[in-house]
Amino acid sequence: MGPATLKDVARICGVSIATASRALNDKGEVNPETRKRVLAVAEELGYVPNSLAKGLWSGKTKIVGVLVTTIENPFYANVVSGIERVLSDYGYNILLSSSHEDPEREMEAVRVLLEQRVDGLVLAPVQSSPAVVEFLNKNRVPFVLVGRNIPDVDTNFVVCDDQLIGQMAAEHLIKKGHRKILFINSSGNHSARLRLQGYLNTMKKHGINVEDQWIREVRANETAKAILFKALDQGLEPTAIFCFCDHIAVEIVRGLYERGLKIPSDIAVLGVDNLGVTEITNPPLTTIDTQHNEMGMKTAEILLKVMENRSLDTSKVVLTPKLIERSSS
Amino acid sequence: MGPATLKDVARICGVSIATASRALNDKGEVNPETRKRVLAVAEELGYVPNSLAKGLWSGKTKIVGVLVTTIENPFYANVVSGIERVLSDYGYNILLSSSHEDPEREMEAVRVLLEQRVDGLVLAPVQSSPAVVEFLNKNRVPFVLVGRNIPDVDTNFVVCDDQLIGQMAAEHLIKKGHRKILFINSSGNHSARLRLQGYLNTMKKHGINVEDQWIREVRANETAKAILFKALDQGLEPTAIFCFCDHIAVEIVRGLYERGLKIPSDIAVLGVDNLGVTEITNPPLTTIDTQHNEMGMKTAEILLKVMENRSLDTSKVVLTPKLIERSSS
DNA sequence: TTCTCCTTTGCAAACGTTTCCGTTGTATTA
DNA sequence: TAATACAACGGAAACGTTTGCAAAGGAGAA
Repeated sequence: MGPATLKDVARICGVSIATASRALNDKGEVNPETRKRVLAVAEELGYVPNSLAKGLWSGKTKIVGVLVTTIENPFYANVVSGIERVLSDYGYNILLSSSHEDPEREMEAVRVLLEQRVDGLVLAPVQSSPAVVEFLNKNRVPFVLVGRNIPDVDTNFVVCDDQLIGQMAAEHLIKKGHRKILFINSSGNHSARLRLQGYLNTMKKHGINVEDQWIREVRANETAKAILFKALDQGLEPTAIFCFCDHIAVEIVRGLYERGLKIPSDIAVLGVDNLGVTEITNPPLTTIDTQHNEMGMKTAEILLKVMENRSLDTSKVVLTPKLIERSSS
Repeated sequence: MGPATLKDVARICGVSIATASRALNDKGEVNPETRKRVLAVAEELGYVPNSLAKGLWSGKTKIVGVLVTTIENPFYANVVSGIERVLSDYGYNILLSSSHEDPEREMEAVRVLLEQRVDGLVLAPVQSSPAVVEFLNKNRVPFVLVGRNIPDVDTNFVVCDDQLIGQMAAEHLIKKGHRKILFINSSGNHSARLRLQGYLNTMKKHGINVEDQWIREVRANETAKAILFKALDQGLEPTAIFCFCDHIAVEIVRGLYERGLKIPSDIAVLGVDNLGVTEITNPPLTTIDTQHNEMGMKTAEILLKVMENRSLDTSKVVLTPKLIERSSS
């Protein structure tokens, strides 16, 4: 015998289910005396309304799915926290899922979230294939992309200006006198592509030719450190390393220590995100802030608007990154 | 008109709902031909089964609630990640909630999770009041406490040996020659109490008297840095600071920088948890590893056992902490 | 032919809500 | 007294599934 139901409450009170429901929800006409009695019995029985039944009836679950690559990445942890802060004020719950940078797991996760009939979805898409987005559009689920965008698709998204990040990184390192820069990029997502593009454009503008071997990509199931070592072992001697994100930068810093290289005297390191950790690394890490706090909250706000208004015009928010200069460069 | 339902599939196939259901779930006898037709139509319609209806019928939602203080704390992010890794293999989803160290929000969150009819619950309890645990027991929800325990209550939990942590911290710092040690503890949870107890016992065993002013507690809505400053401004001159967790230690390190104090020459810092960041802080942080990776996974395993077997004996897992000596002490 | 058995299918109840609509009972007004 | 109005409540359908039970139909055996 499971938890108490509305029927139990009604039976004990000697009223109908309908009346009990009205009493508990304070809707419709119901005698104050009866209402008090129903509330008392519900309390005594430890009655907890069943959201499944409510959701089946109303078509609303008050749940939003949040699908990121992994919550272990503090960037996403912060984004999720921002989302949660805003959504919980509106009575929404968060169903968390991870893609681990794997398109198949992503698609499967989305399917499962739809089975749970989430009211909306926040997605940090794995790759720029529009398949997932099409799927979501077809199923008419309100959703917002966060952190990463998908090119040539008209959707809601909140991102940081990736091209500008690449540009800022190049300009900063060039200004510091670097020419032999190793770019350890992510792979398979549009952000990575845009940052690379902004980076290469700016390098070219300054007359610096970048050969392919100076651009490396971290794929799923690879560690950034392994990639660094491979590059060094191939004879590359960079004076600076531009990392796709702080998460990677931190790994690179460890790797450089292991190889006995000093930062920034032997080699400079530049990250992206401005995670809390970068302030206290050794040395404190120069990085480009991607406004992840604001990103999560903005995302939630847009999702709320879409879920409630079903507004038809898409919201595209591009936050402006900010260089935080510390001593690693 | 919402998403396609089983009725739609059945109607188009010209079969009954029952048959369609059996075909899709591969249960019961159904003609291979019919089955193929049903699958085809379902695919074409983009049919997504409704978990709400399924859950209402079966009493199982395949959702577990996870309630931590905040996902921004990398300790919990790692624990949640471990939980997710194990549970997702068994088809469970995670409904994430945050208490922000507030007992009322915690109770409210638990109530909401029960409304969603989670199959089980993982809880990092805010304070040692047994109210929440009693509530959960009364509602017969399978649950496991993680990271923190509640004294004198017979429940499943996975924690690290807190008293031993306090003891190890004291012994380590004493061995390094410290006598004037500031302990910046957490407050309101049993872990904090146990660590303090282990710490004080060990100090006493070494003949060191610890006055009250050398023990400080970080309460909700207070920053560790503010507490540090207050202590210093009151004239305390510690040679070492023992922090409840790395999260706090990191803040303390920042605070010490601001005050121009050098680590470890002026003052030593000791944290707890062994978060990834501690390896690359300046200086790398000495810390006590609380096995958070294993903690999450172990928690999930126990919860699975409780949810499926309804085993009656409680599992109490106490992981052994491990001192990681780096250069901050 | 008739009986039995087996495969395939459909009907309907059940899960726990919410709300529309109709019914009852009482008080107010003409 | 009779008509009306309104407050309070109950019945029942609906949301989308799953499954026990029974019925239909055909094949094989006596």
